Amino acid sequence: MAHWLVKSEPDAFSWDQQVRNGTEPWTGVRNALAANNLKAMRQGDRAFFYHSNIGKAIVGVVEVAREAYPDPTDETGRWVCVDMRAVGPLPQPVTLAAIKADPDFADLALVRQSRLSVMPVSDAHWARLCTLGGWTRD
DNA sequence: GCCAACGTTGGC
DNA sequence: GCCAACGTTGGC
Repeated sequence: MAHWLVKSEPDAFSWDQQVRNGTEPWTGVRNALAANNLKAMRQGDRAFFYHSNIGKAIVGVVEVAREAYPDPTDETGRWVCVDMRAVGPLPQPVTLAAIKADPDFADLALVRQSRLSVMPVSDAHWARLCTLGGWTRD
């Protein structure tokens, strides 16, 4: 099972909204690399939910509920979205500052490509971020 | 609010 | 097809 990290500005769509809605289309990705990552997601894959700009921390875990399909918010029909289901909040949010302070994460896409909104996370990074976040579930 | 990074657009 | 101009993202 692959792991991912997705970003959202809480002003636009927050973790609280994700939890309230349960399952929610992950729309609005308009970047080729990020879109390719969306297309590579498989049902059941887990992703970290990261708050950009405000918070700047990984705050929760979501799961791919539906694989890539045409993004209803895209009138050109060229872009895709997936459905994400809230799994649970991280007991201890992992801040960007903490990630940057840890040399193990130097090659994490979140650090290297700050503008990428959907990115893969290696199994090793996933496990370590789970530890830091106090995430003990599957 | 500023600015670096970087993707996109459009003139040539 | 190149590249300057411009817009957007997101950290600080």
